[in-house]
Amino acid sequence: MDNFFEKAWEVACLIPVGRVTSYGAIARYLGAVRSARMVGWAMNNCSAAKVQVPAHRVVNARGVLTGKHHFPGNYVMEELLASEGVLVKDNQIVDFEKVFWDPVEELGIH
DNA sequence: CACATGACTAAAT
DNA sequence: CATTTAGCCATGT
Repeated sequence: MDNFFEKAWEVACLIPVGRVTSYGAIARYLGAVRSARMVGWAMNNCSAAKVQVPAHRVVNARGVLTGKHHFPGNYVMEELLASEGVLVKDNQIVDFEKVFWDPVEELGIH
């Protein structure tokens, strides 16, 4: 249970401020190309993470904030992202391609 | 092993 | 744009 989730959280924590990535990208980096759903699930359990996980920087393949409603509350993804320099419009990240951060590219391919 | 879950993804309707 | 179908996969029962 911890292994996959921890890795997902780990990658999420590596996302630079002002950048975002997708569930699929993280899954791909972890070697589980088709496990985007697990990544999303890991984000769901990010409450169980030992450290804070910037799940708001993780969106779906199109840059859409699919999981915004699953956040603890208080501030929503859009505001968190906006405070980091990532603009969001209608659940859609603006200039997604420009702020997209691919762990495989940035951290290197295993 | 079978079955249910889920913050995914892609394609089709 | 909303909904459906279907593939995919780790985890828990």
